[in-house]
Amino acid sequence: MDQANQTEQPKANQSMEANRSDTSTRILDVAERLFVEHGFEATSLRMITQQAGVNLAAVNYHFGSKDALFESVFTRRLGPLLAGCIAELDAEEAGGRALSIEALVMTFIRPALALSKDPNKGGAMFVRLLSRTLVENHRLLRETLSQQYSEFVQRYSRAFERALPALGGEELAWRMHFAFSLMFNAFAGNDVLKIFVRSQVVSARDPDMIVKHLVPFVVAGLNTPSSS
Amino acid sequence: MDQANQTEQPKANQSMEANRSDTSTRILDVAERLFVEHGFEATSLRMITQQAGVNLAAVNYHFGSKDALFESVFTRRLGPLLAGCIAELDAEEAGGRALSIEALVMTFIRPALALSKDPNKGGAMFVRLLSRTLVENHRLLRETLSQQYSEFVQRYSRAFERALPALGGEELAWRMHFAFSLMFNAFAGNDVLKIFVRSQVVSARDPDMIVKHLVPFVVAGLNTPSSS
DNA sequence: GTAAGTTTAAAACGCTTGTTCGAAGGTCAG
DNA sequence: CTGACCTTCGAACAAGCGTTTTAAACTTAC
Repeated sequence: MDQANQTEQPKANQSMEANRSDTSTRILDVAERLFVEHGFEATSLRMITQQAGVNLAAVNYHFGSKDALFESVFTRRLGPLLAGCIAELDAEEAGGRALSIEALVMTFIRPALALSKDPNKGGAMFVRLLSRTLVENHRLLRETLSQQYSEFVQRYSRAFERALPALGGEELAWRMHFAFSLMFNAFAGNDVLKIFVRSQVVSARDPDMIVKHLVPFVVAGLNTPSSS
Repeated sequence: MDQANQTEQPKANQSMEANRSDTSTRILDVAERLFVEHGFEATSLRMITQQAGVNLAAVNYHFGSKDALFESVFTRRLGPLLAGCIAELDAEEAGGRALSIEALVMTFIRPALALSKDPNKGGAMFVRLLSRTLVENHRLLRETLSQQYSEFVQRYSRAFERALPALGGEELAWRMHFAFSLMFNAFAGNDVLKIFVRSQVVSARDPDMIVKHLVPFVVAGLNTPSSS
């Protein structure tokens, strides 16, 4: 009745990104891109299946529903991303000493950067989808995924406490809020100003350039003396 | 055939925010809120007209189409907001000397803050709508409004150049990008972390609290030495 | 070979969508 | 009152939506 595939990831670059790789993966890849470009509601199953070169009924056969497909698009990448961040934290904290703010920021930057440089562009698409879904405050993120990935926030909350012991809990929460908000939006390529004037930031989609300018800004914001 | 109303703004607080004020305004107010809560595509005209207490056909009669309604929701508030920012810039630059970074940031913060404190909550709704639409990269913002409000970006680009003369053009563009991205998201209340753990930032919706913590962070990021 | 699991095809389901239409009501000038 | 104009109303429109169902073809393993 259902799929249970853990197949390899073959290179697919055919005309309509169809043909190669199995049906489920093709659906996931196309859905990931279309959800970013048009949003969840404005993306129809017929658009997805048509561009993926599969039958309309395939989505409901493999995933059950459009909502479940959306959740599958997320779980495919979010788990590994957050696990990568926690692994970075583990490695940096191995010595037992407190991390510098820059080192702490980099434990998030590195996995996010790796995802953004995914040669199949699927990773970069996902970062944009994540940012978009966060802003849209989707029920999927509030309900299903919030419990699943609370370890991520707990680990970073503790690490920030140790890295910035001079700050109170409330001030720290605000700064984490600002820092992650900025990093998510930067990797998603949400250029607020380019909408008003064209190509304000050249090569804004080069992930290495993002990091080069983003990290000093975030670190400076986090390190500034307490305002209270 | 069409409306041409420039009426006053009566206080409306009836059971379903209907009854008082004219039909167009009621539609705009409800649409503003529903577009924020559910997004453009997921908000149907029937939801809007029902909550506004008007007939379904009223939207197409007064605004022409759903797209035109969305544009009207925007133009009602965006123009005054950006004009307010430019007026602040004019006032601060009156002396002829270069502005401090903090003063420059405050020329944007003050009008945005005033909008967020709109007693009818419509202004706060609009800031969230603006942020959401920026992330969604809506065609309306790319096409219609981008030409209309280019003065805003030009004025701020020049002001930032004068306030941070040590920075190159590219680096400056990045910092403006980060600063505005952060400020837009902060006023929109897009708390990235609250989705993972509940109530991470208490009273996150108090505009004064946002400013108190946001301004030092942004100013520090903008003021940090060049990374190149 | 048989059998099970996948995929395609085509059609239809009930439902919601944005939009349109003509008639009815309201207001105000003449 | 009459006539003109603006506004509202209920009903309907075609189109698209997610989903389900039928059946036939294909692949793969035993």
